[in-house]
Amino acid sequence: MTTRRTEQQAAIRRFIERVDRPVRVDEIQHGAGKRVPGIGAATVYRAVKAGLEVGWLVEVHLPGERSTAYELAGKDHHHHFECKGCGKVYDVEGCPGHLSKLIPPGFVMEGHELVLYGRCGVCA
Amino acid sequence: MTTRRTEQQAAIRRFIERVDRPVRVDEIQHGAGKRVPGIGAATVYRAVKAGLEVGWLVEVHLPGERSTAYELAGKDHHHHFECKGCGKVYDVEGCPGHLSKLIPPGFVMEGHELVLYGRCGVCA
DNA sequence: CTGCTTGCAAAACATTTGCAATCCC
DNA sequence: GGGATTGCAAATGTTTTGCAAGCAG
Repeated sequence: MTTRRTEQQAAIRRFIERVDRPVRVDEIQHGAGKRVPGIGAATVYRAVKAGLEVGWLVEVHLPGERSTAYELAGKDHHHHFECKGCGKVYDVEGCPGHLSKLIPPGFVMEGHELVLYGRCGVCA
Repeated sequence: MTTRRTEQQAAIRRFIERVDRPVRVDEIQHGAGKRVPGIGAATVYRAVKAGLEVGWLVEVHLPGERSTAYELAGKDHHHHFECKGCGKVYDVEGCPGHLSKLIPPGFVMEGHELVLYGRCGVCA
């Protein structure tokens, strides 16, 4: 069940580690493809799926985006800011906190996801 | 450009107004189909698209969900709670607020989306 | 060698669009 | 009647899976 050390897997992981922001599968395929030309989409999908299971990747869902993005797991708790101008997604530190007071009695909160959107410094 | 008053449109709108929670296209098709059997998926997609443009519907994106959900627009500002047990999505009132302090200087915040998740009263 | 990995092609889904028949006004 | 609306089927776009060939261990 151990993942083998292939150049495809290395290129995929390396790319995701370097960009350090949420990326979609086709971005990964392009980015990793610069080192390993001809890398298949299926390979990226499989690598991402494995990464989620092993736990070095987490999913990021962005409003208005049809496809899921992924980024490195294990970072400090943070959220995301999506620029409506250029489409890039930035990590934002900090968290409003005290969210469990929003839910009805009897409910149990296990986590939350927050996406801010607007214009980044360049597009504003 | 005015939308005509057909029984399909009425059934779709009626269903969405009654459930009063985010629903996906296939749910709408089933729900509206009880009143207008044989209603096509394309009709629902077209109705939803028109609803977004006219502004009586808003999109809701849920983490882990493949397809987009929709709910009535014009409600008070609120967020969502997704139960990991039964999969239902509930509206939650209130909002943490003061979120613009989280973003970097120079950025302009236009809005935000927050999804809480955990277990509802029944599944806890 | 053994069997996990890969790329390709086909399959499985979600959503959109073309089109002829139908319904609203 | 004229044009918007509908259901079906075909077209898109995305993610998954089957499979034979290729590599890692």
